[in-house]
Amino acid sequence: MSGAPINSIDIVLCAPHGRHLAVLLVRDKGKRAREKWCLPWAAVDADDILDRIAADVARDASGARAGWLAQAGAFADGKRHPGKAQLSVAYAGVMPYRDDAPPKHAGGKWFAAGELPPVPPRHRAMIDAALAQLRERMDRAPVAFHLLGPTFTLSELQAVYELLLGRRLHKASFRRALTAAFLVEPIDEWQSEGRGRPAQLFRYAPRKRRGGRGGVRFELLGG
Amino acid sequence: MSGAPINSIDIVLCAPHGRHLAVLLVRDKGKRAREKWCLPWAAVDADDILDRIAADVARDASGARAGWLAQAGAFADGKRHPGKAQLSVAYAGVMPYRDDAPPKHAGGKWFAAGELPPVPPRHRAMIDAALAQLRERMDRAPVAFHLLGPTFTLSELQAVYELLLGRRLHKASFRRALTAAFLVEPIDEWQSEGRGRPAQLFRYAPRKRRGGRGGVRFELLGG
DNA sequence: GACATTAGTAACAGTTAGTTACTAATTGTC
DNA sequence: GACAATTAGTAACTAACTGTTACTAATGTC
Repeated sequence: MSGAPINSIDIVLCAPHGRHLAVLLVRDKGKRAREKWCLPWAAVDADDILDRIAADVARDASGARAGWLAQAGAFADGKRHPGKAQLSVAYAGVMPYRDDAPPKHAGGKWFAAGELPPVPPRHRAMIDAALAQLRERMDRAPVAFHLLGPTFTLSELQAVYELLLGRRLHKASFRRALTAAFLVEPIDEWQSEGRGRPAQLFRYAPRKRRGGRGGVRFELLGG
Repeated sequence: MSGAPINSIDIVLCAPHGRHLAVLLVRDKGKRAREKWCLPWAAVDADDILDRIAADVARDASGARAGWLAQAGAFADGKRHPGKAQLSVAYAGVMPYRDDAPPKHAGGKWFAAGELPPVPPRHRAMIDAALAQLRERMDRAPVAFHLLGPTFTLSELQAVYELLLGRRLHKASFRRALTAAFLVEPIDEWQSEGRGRPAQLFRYAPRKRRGGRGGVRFELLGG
């Protein structure tokens, strides 16, 4: 690394864990690092394709492929970056939680989003932007489905929505809307959580819909 | 300008014009430019605040302040950029259309979004991303209102929504939803378009809303 | 077997959106 | 001035959707 300014790609990788969203952090290897942890990141070389770097960094740090990955913003103010990058592009990514990931050699660890250790200031801003991005885009991109494994119960799916939205949802309304959207299909397996009636497993299988409603949603605007 | 790689901020500035969205382009001053026109852009210096550069570039090129401006993505693949930037951050911006803008000295010109002249490839990708961004965010950010002047008729507002959404809306439904959202308030002026009954003018005046609906919108997901 | 617990559904009521049809106010034409 | 044409705006009906309550179903625990 010379003194020439570099650019970076930084990944905010999220997975559901219990009642929280977890974010993947790795050890900050910088010698003068004030913070022990930081986001996984990589320098950008000329002509790199950003989306591919992001996918590679996410896989190397977590040991698995991110099911969904999208840009969450570019950052260039004076806030400190562990690699002294001039310009940093943040990506938000999601994947199911697995106990055996991240692999040992990567040195990464999942932290609950609400209880993160100190990270470099620019990374702090990126995490906030990425989490906001997940919440904003979950109704246009299959964010929630990629936070779960290939099969899941409807209660698990509802819990993920509640996690991202930050509020409780009504069971009957949730399922009715889900059915109307033709997004999932049941498979012939049931999963028992120990107590209570076993839940049927579903798979994410979006089907062509009849054209959506014609109206406009002003509700999300305001103030 | 040395040989060191630079980064750029590039602006996709939009305004409504007739039945189309117009995009602001400027002359490409590069000597070997294959295309005559390109997006307004500027190089990023260390520690610049991206949002401020974007606002400055937009104002310099158009002669007015953009009412709404947001990042639309970062681009770094091999696609050619007029300033040979390694990494480029695109911003989408909107403003009302004015015949006297852009000012002569800026050398800019509005082009209908569907009939753009050739632009450098990276700028082409940015324009597509920015227009998609406007459509996606218009229900969460007051994009439509900033495409109009401070006062407007409801028919004008509906026309902007139809322009961005690319489909016709029903007058009664549109107004009912708008009223329920407490986003505009009438002022005591009427505007005559030459033919027909004069329309009352309104002003964008969002008021605190009762908390929005509790449900989930699956409709926008899908295949 | 009684009970707690979780999954899933039925059915009602209140609200919202799509549509049709109407009234209101202006300009242009004869 | 009567009348058509044109654009603004509203009323009212219908269909669809949402929120809610209450129920049934299947399992483990005591």
